[in-house]
Amino acid sequence: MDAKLDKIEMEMGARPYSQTLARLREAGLRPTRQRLALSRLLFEGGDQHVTAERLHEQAQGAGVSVSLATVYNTLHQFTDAKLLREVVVDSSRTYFDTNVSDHHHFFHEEEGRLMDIDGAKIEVSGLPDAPAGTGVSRVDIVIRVRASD
Amino acid sequence: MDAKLDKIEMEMGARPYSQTLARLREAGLRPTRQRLALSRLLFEGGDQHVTAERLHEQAQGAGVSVSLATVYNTLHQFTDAKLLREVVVDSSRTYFDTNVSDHHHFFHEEEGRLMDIDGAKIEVSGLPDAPAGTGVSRVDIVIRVRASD
DNA sequence: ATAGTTGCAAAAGTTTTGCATTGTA
DNA sequence: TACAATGCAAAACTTTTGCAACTAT
Repeated sequence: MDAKLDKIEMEMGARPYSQTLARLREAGLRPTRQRLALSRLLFEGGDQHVTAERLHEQAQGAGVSVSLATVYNTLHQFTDAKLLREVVVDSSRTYFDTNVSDHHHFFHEEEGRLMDIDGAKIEVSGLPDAPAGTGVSRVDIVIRVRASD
Repeated sequence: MDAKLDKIEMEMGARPYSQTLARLREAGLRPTRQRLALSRLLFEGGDQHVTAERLHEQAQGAGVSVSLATVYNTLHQFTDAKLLREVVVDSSRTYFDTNVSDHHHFFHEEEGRLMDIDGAKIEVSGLPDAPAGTGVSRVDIVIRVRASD
């Protein structure tokens, strides 16, 4: 079974994958070929904001054969496992963020690009209490920007 | 042509529609039967957050025959005309808000319900400048809440 | 007439699901 | 062998578009 993982490593290229592997193991997700490939694309390239379609393209480009459905399923599994965070900024596309720490976003409406804003730097005052019987699960701030010419 | 509008009024019920009519006129939208009906459903019921599907159901319930596509088109026309504001909180559904003043939202994730928060009451500090070459078009704050039992 | 609008059927996207296949103990 | 997890084709959504029918001048 480690022989099998070595085989997967061979197929994926020479770079170390131990961190990627550990990440999946910790999340209780089997290190399948598809998950390893998507993990590496996601987590070895620094903070990223990807759509399912974009990640699917990246995978194809890297010579990994995965269906778009599997990309969706995998993104949701990673999100459930707290490896990713879903960012809701555009009603037509869902973005997934590899940065899962407390932060907010700039969203360039024309280009569809996201940029992180460190959560520690922002202070919000005057927020009313959550409605009776509910608790706050998260506060999301999105600063929508457009080209200014 | 006013006779025609009278006819539409008759069909829609006895309540006055002059405000609804004026609203459409000002926005440069012809007061068609469908638009009048949707306008009344939207703007005569106080602040509301509707999805296309919900508004479509309301229209059917009120005996007005409109296709879902027309509901979508109308919601977007109203949004372009600043009669409505699109609220992006859920990647699977688009909400439209009849409150177009400066404000933010509570979003009940489990029930899919939105509640307005007066924008004047909230103060955000520490926001970084918009990226070079861009200007802020809007700052959206969404407080996601869930049942706390 | 005719130039411009409107409303909807059909098309296009995006996302989810059902289940054959694969992997594990 | 049995049992569970995986990955994808097909289905189900939501949303947009193209164009026939309608409106106003």
